Amino acid sequence: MYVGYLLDKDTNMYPSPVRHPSLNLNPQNYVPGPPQYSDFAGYHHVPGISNDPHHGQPAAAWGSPYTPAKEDWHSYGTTAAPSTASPGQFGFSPPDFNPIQPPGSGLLPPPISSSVPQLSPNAQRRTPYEWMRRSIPSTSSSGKTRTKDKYRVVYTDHQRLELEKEFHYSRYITIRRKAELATALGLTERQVKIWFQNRRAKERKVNKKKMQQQSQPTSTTTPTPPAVGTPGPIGGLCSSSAPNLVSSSPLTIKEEFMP
DNA sequence: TTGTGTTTTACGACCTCC
DNA sequence: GGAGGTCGTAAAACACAA
Repeated sequence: MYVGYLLDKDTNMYPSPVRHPSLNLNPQNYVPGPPQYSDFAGYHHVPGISNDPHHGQPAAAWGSPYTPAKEDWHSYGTTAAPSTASPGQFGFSPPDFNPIQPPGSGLLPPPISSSVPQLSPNAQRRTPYEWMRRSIPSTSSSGKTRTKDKYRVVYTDHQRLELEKEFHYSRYITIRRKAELATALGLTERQVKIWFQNRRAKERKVNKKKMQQQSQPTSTTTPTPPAVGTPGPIGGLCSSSAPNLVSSSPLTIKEEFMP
């Protein structure tokens, strides 16, 4: 859900001038994959985004509290996940994905013309998250705050794509990954941190909603919510596991990245 | 258009851990 | 004390119905 919409949106999806070469989102990494996840079909945590040894390994290998089990993806698609897929194996395969910039121009701003929305045919379809359809990139990714001339900025699709990918990989970003992402996306580490905080809050909110719906007497054929205590789907992921994560995960990450 | 509701950034208060 | 967590909230950005 969070990525798929972006991927089939338009060919100039990522006009961000801050495209970092290390993100490694070149076409070679977008191998065609089965369209099981209409909304997050192409998630592929790109190992090349950093040298982080944790990336490129199955999340479980480093004890991520949010091991991206296949079940996690149920809410993002219509069918089960590819049973053999690991995070590093998910195809990142937007059919119309095109790298905006040729290799070597990662930090160069795109030509003016690239800001012209070039939506794919699917770009007009309704999605649960309308921000998915935004084609107007933020005026900057310089992190304006309410103390500046503008209250807040709107992150580019690319920035959100990468953040969502990282979030799907792990709900809690490590210090190193935060720095890397901030650099790669042209955000401040503070912005990345706050984005993750807000993202977790959003997830809790969605979970809470689901739980409330679950507790209500079922009237009609309601979709079965994720079982309590299971690593639910993204967006519904933190249901009852959230408290555990809150208490344990940050510590784990800290310790892990402290030499 | 405009009014309204929702989502997305950003912050402050407070808490926990080291 | 600093860093990072949640929680609550403000306000911009956005979608959509009237």
